[in-house]
Amino acid sequence: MTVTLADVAARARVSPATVSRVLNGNYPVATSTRERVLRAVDDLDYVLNGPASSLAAATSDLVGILVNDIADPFFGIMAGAAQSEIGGPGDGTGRAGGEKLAVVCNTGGSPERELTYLTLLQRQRAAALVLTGGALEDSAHQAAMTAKLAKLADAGTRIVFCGRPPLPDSDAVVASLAFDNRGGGRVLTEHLLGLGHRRIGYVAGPLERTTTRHRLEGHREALEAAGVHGDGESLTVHGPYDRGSGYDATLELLRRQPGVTAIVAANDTVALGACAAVRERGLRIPEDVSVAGFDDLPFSVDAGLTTVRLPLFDAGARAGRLAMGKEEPPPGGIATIPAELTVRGSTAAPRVG
Amino acid sequence: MTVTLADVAARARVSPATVSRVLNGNYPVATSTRERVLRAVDDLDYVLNGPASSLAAATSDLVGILVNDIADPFFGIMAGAAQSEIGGPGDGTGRAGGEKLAVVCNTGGSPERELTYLTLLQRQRAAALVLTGGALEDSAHQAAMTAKLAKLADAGTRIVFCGRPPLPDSDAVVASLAFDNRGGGRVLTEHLLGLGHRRIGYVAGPLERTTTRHRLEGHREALEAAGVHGDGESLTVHGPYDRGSGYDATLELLRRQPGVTAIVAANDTVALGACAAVRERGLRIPEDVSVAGFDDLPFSVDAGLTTVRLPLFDAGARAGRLAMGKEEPPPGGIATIPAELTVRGSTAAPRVG
DNA sequence: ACAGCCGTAGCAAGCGCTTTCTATACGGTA
DNA sequence: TACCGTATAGAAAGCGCTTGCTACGGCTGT
Repeated sequence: MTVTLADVAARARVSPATVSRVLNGNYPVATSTRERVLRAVDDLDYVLNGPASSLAAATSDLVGILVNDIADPFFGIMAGAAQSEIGGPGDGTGRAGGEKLAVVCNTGGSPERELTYLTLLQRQRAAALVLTGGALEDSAHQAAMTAKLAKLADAGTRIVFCGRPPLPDSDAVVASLAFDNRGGGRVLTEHLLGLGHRRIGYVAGPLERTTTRHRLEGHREALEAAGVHGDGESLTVHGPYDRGSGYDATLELLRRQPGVTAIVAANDTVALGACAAVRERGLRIPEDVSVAGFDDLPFSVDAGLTTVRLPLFDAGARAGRLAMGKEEPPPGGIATIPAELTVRGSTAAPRVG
Repeated sequence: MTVTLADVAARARVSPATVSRVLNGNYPVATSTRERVLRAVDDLDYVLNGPASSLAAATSDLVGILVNDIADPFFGIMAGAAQSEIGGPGDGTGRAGGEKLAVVCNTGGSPERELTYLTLLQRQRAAALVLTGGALEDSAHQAAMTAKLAKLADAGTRIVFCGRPPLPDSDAVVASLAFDNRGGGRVLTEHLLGLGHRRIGYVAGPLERTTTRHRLEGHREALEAAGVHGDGESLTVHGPYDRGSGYDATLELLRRQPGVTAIVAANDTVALGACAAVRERGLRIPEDVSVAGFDDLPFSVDAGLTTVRLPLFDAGARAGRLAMGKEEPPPGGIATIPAELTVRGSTAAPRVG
């Protein structure tokens, strides 16, 4: 059978309580005793029983990281950064103490999955929780989330948002790090306007996401400030945050309005699809059509994509530290993370005429 | 305080045992009783205490997925596919039964982290485990892994390898899905040779990884079969699996051997860096230099990269099913997953002269 | 010299659930 | 009517750990 605390205690000739204390390091134990215990642990290859420990201590060392799409580097980068701060393996502290198990859960963008994962993590009595990605603008779901998060917070789970707008009327969330999607959207379109573009197509993300809305609002703000009025909605197409969507939407845009001189995509992945569509129509980038993205994922530099840089790694790492209580939350628990215009070769002045 | 099983039992006027049985659905309970219990559960917003349950039942609903780099879509795609099969949220089965918590752990390619995560998962009494990515060719680490995995298997954890060569002399692993990296490497180089290339640079991955070695061996096999002998090692440069490495190594290769007409990269990400370096040297792709990658990640189609396609999603999904026991392991527990040459615009015949 | 402390270690009571074994009720059969 | 099998529910014994409290020996202070 598996080795238990009692076995270790017997071998070290101490009581189980003492072994527990040595392992947790939260109670004075004489050095000689400690060494004896540690030797026994090694000899027997003892591994603590997590469930038993969590049950007795009413806490667990599980930390959840929720992401919309684990195959998307946008989330992968944040999750990886958060996970590295949360520690667990490789946090340098060695065996004792804060060995958290940072786990990432993939919601696939589905609200139900998000809630179910929350329940699962609640069931595991997770010590902390990092939620990444924009929120869904659906009041029923929002309410459900608020209630769920309140319960988790009640049970002692530290909750941090990363790249997600703060939850209104809730003190369950320790800190919210929100990207300045609106500001980023604005400067990007201002850049295009500055180059002389007037007919700008927009390939937006899914309708009901805050990220989508904020980026789009920034775009529209810039247009209005410049006195440019698009043909209502006809220059905007919505779709999921993936390459295929960028491709399809761009083809559609080009069909509707052959005169567009620039295409702004909801994010870099979508922009890649847009580039493909533009090229397939025999148009050159940026001579005939400028294309811009958002996020500045690693591959964007290779695509020469003009985009808006989001400090994903730093934000993820900070979220991780906040979740672990290693860093003070920003005033009011809310921080807005600036987005920075990054100009590359995919945008240029439109052809005259 | 939090709601416990006993509270639910009291409200439903049954014993705790009955509530447990309703929740687990593994024992006959009269319909009327069941309904009463479920109503009480709803009324009280009861959430099972995972640790307590795992302790008593000596099993847990945690399933671990280990990846080298969560920010790399190569792993993200596999992990996402596995996670979707493992279920947890959204597996359609509703609340009862197999609600597993599939969690992905990021080792960052570090052997120590890999082992520590294994211990952490062992501590949690994980129900299953999927290990992705190539193995490290270090006998000490291999031995440690074998021992650890044996212990996990002993404790009832189902272990599956995905994109990882089988562990010799071990029956701890239920199934190993290995990519045909050697075959893929071979056909890729054969493609280049067929186009007429003779001076082919190779930007390899880290030395001590099986994936690196197998791909490189395939490459060398093709060269030898064609009677092409490179200048020993001078056309091969090793580096990590990232873009920067591809960039640096390619610059180095171009310096060493200005006559190279083609560059094969360890994977698509590295290839992207290679492309950047080639272009920066004022050379065109594929006119002056052909570039090829490996994996066929989603962005590769946009980069027009000739590469070797690996069915990452399918492999991940299959690994997930195997971990859940939803699918029979292949004969001998080992399956080799074919790699398919995918020709795009980044390779062409070398210029004559 | 004695009371009071400090530093350690052990005792034992749970933590909230699962599960074996036992009890009861009911219906059919002899 | 007596008996037994079947279906359903409860009692209670843990699962392996943590931790409040107690115990005990050696020191210090008066």
